[in-house]
Amino acid sequence: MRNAEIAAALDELADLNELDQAVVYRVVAYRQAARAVRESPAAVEQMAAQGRLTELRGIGKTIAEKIETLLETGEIPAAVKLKKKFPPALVELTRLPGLGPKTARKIYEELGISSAKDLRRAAKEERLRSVPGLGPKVEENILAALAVPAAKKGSSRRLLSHVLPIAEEIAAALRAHPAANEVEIAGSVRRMTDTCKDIDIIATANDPRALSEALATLPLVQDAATVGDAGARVVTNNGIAVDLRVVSPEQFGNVLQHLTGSKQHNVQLREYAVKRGLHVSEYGVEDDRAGRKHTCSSEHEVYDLLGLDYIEPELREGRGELEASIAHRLPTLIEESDLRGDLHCHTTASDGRNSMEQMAEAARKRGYSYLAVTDHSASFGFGNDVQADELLRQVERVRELNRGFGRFKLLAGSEVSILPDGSLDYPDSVLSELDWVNASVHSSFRMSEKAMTERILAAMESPYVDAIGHLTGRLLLKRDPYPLDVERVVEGALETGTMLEINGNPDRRDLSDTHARLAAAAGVEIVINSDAHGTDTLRLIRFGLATARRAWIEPSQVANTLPLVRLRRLRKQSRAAR
DNA sequence: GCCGTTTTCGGCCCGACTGTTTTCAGTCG
Repeated sequence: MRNAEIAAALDELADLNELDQAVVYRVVAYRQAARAVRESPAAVEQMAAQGRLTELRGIGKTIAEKIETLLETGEIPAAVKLKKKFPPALVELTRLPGLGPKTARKIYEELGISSAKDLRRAAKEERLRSVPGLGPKVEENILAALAVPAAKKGSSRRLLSHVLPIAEEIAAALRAHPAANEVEIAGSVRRMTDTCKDIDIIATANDPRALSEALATLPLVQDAATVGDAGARVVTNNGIAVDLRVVSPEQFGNVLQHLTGSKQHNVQLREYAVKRGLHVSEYGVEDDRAGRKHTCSSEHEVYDLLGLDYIEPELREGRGELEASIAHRLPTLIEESDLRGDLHCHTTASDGRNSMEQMAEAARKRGYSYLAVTDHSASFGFGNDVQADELLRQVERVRELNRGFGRFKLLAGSEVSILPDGSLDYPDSVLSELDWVNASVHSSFRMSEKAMTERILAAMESPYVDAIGHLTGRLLLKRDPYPLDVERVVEGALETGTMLEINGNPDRRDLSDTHARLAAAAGVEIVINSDAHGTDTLRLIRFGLATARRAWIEPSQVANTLPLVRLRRLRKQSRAAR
């Protein structure tokens, strides 16, 4: 059973308990356990088999037993029992916006309604208002919620790469406005999550209303819902909601911290503060003993007041950053300037848009000292493959070009496909001629977890494979990762000296942040690559860097922060020769 | 139901908004 399924079962158990009016802390505990399972980089089923479930924060003895029973029998007895008490559709109703468990239960008990169909009819017939505490407005809201088409409810999330440039454009425009003082992006965009729902911007201004109006009149803004002294709420032409909050300079730090989140981080921060007699909110930090509220003009002050080291936004996910901050053990996160090269890109030889020469020139302009050209291998397909003889000619061409370059070097490489049986798409005689080999899965995704894991482990056994590209094959918002035992792959990478790539293509970001953290912490060499298909997409490396930072990764854990000579020494081929 | 630099028992984040209330419960972020 996959982590997502176990997490869903725990969330359902939480919903059922909420309907049953269990103490809220039990419900919260199930939800937290669900989250811990969902975010676990390791396969929870395996952890259960090893009796390691309680290592996950939020899972104690009782929930561990429930998960074990779930894995053995396919069910959690407590959930089975509650499902007899409440019809399954009732749980669905609590997911309607504005309709929580308390209201749903009341409606069920008073009117016997447990389905969306019955609920709609009752609302239309104005029967809901007979339930104590409900009135005509509730009927109206329920009808509105039921009218939202299913397609609109689910994934209103978008890729960071779609949202970030718009957020930055807006922030730049606001900064340039004479009414503006400080302007910062907040929310998930600032934390550089894989996907985002909307854009939050916090500002201080000498004329708040003028700044709000400036946002409302930007060309990329379509609708301005509200515009006032406290800020503005608008929607861009491509449908992204933007929330501007204009606050007083004294509170800028508090509000920025609050609205950067994540929710989980803030909850943990506040719980920690309470133990020290402090109460954190977006308005300030209240001190029980002194009986006064401190406001903070900067985020650093907020963390300072709590006695914490400053926590970078990318780390604020409630994944141990608070404990690390308390212990002064936060990582020094990698930055763009730490990278000396890019080890994954394509040219017109496969499916890229620019020549090798153009890619080299663009890489040089970025300040890199090396770039590996890694076109697709012989059987990639779509006519975009590079046959062995062509690849060997490319190697020669690289050697020629390098004579003309100064310090900068092109590396002759390949993104060689890992075939279903774990073999590689070129013979060793060809691979051994290359300066850099990425091996990636591009076909037969629908294998069992065991087979896929063995396939990749086999590829790592090759002395010519330097790194595995986009390990799990996921495409954000489009395609789930194929089943894979990532912990086993990490072990294999360590055993064979194979590096693992964080692919910066914003549709992939694969390794994910949690997998990358697992791998790097285990000691696997990480490479961060753009997978650029043109000179204009080398910059997508920033999304790979964002994932690396969210994975707590320091420069020393990343192979392409090294000068070329040292990178070469890390390759299996040169290690074997030593 | 979890968890421990005040605790193995007694705590468990903070505030806004809404709709129904006449002082607040439910829901949301």
